[in-house]
Amino acid sequence: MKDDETYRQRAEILKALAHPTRLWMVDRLAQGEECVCQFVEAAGVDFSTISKHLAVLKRVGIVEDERRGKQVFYRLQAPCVVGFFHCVDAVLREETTSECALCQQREETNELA
Amino acid sequence: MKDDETYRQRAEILKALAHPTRLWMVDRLAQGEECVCQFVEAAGVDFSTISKHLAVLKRVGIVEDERRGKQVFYRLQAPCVVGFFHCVDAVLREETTSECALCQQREETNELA
DNA sequence: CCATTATTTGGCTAAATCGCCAATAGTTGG
DNA sequence: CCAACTATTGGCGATTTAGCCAAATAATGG
Repeated sequence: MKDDETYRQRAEILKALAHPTRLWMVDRLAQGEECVCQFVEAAGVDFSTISKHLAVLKRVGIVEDERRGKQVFYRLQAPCVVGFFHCVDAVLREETTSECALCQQREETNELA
Repeated sequence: MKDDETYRQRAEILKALAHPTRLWMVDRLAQGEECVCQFVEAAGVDFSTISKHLAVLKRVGIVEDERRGKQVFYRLQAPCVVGFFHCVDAVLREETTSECALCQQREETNELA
């Protein structure tokens, strides 16, 4: 089942998250919606760059957008992705079994996939 | 804090996971260690391809390897990453708030980053 | 040690990604 | 409708990634 469609789809979502700027944007959106121009100002990069990053996140369903007047506001459609970071950071700190909430949860349910 | 080192490191880990073959390998390793040749046989791709994918996972600390005789065995060093899949699948199914264990957990702790 | 098996590494080309610039499109206010 | 503001899209060069092949490295058994 190596070329299972499921793995391809999961990879799409992880790939969409796997960029520093996009992770930064997700982090900000965890505290509430924000419009494109706010990201541009805070990041100091080109408008088109931010817009494309947001399009990547939108394409896989992590964020959704809403136009209000001239501005387009983005918010998290899948806020659970923020929970990833706990586990990612656990990997970074090499706390790979004890302190990661995900690990604990997994051991409880013993559900592997 | 757009160019924060933390975001760069998190992105490295997610990027390492963001490939169908590597996700498939992590899934297999969740059930126990496996040697390179087992992956090669099951995946039907080149030995060097599998080896390089495993190197990517090893580089960021998701797996570790151990040579035993002629073979090199890999096992999960950060088994918590398997927990990601629950959440990724929740995004895929658009069950973005209610059924994702991560979301529930997050709402409980109210810890966002 | 020599042949065999198991794995990694280097090299190559094709494809994808990134970030900028320029051009285009949607919205609002005069 | 035109000018201004906000955002998206297209396109370009530079960098990265993927997967194959061939060559190099590691371990074992004659």
